Amino acid sequence: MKISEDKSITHKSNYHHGDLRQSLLDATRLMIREGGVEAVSLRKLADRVGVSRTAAYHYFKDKNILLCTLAEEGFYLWQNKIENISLGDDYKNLLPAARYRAFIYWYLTYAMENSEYYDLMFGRAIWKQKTATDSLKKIAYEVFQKHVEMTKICQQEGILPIAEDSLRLAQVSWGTLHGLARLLIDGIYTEGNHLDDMCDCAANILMQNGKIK
Amino acid sequence: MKISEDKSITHKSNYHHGDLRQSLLDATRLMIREGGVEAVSLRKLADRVGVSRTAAYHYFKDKNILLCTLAEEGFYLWQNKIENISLGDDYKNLLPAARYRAFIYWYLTYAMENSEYYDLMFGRAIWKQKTATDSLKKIAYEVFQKHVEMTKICQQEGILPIAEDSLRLAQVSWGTLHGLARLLIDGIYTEGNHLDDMCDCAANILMQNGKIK
DNA sequence: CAACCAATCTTGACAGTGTCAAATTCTGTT
DNA sequence: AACAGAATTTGACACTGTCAAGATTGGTTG
Repeated sequence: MKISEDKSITHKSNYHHGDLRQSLLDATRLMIREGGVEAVSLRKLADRVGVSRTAAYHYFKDKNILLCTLAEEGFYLWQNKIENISLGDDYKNLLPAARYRAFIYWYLTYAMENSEYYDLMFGRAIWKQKTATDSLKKIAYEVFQKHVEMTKICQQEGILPIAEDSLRLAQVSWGTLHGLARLLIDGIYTEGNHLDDMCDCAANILMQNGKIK
Repeated sequence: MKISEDKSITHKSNYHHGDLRQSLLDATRLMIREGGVEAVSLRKLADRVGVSRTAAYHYFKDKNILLCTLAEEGFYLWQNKIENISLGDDYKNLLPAARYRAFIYWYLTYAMENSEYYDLMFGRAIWKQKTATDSLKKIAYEVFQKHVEMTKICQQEGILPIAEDSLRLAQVSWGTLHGLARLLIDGIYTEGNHLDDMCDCAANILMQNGKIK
């Protein structure tokens, strides 16, 4: 009795929330940040946004679709980041090698500062099986293509070995970035780490210690 | 009525299962392989082993403990693998560079062939938060220490750059392996891949194309 | 042999979870 | 003012992890 009365009172004003869709996405991000992807519960999510259990189903067919949508957001954010960075004069005026090092730095920084996105973008849960949305696959593919192009340019600039196949080189370099990101995010074997030193080391290795020209 | 009768009949003979503990671990492995870590359900697990819902709780305090135990198994298996490999004459007689390449090959092969272990060993679910068992942390740490030692030796042998800090170099090289393993397991950006070529490329990059001596 | 003990396993129960179908409530248009 | 359709809620179901209490067993003792 009392409970149902309370609820109706509470919800009456929320019947049209305004921007529930985005609110749900934002709240999900928060939940992931607090307790990891596994801690996301549609019901707690609804509670947090001040809406009833199944309200989210009007905007997202599935829990999975919700997470895929969020992952997409993550890819777009990253896409914007690298676009902004590469347009900046600070970045443009750097020598190729320094630019490559900066890219590594931004990649790892993005992964750490937006770990809730990063986990969705490359967490197994979404990629394995056929759970990934088509639009998610598309943007992810685009982002990787950009990385391949960048790799090619670096090869032509002489900071990456020209002998290697571009695609494979892109896979290896991206693998390195991804592996380091995971190490940093999960805190495995990385106690007392200095991000800068790790970037230096990774850049040195990938660029062959600058011994190629 | 019928149901409860059936159940009592079914279970009566299973009251002492024999090696329930290991059966549970094995069945869990299978479930992970089939549907990923997320598809592991203690109840389905119990069904599969032919035992009642909560039987597992006698051997594992938690679902989490079960998964941690399995992850440990994975580390021990890997430890054995590298021990066997490094004792073999085939391996011993290789030149340092070829040995390093072989190590990469075995790492990626292990990850792909035992992806259910690998996901547990380095999947976020276990490492994030304080869910990891002490014994799991211990064996994981040991395994990484071994990698650091190997890195040092490689530096002394001249196939890895001596100028870099060993720990950081170990992090980067391990990051590369881990990143590639994830790419291969999840099938991201790796359609039509030849494992051998990827190993070659990774080895070339990490070893500076053999230009150091 | 009987009786007991401790290990092993089961049943019952509860709070959470994702999701569907059917109501309910609201907003804008005619 | 009435209605259409969008937005949200309630009810319901099957499934999950886990706890507490009970049932079953094999091995050990008297």
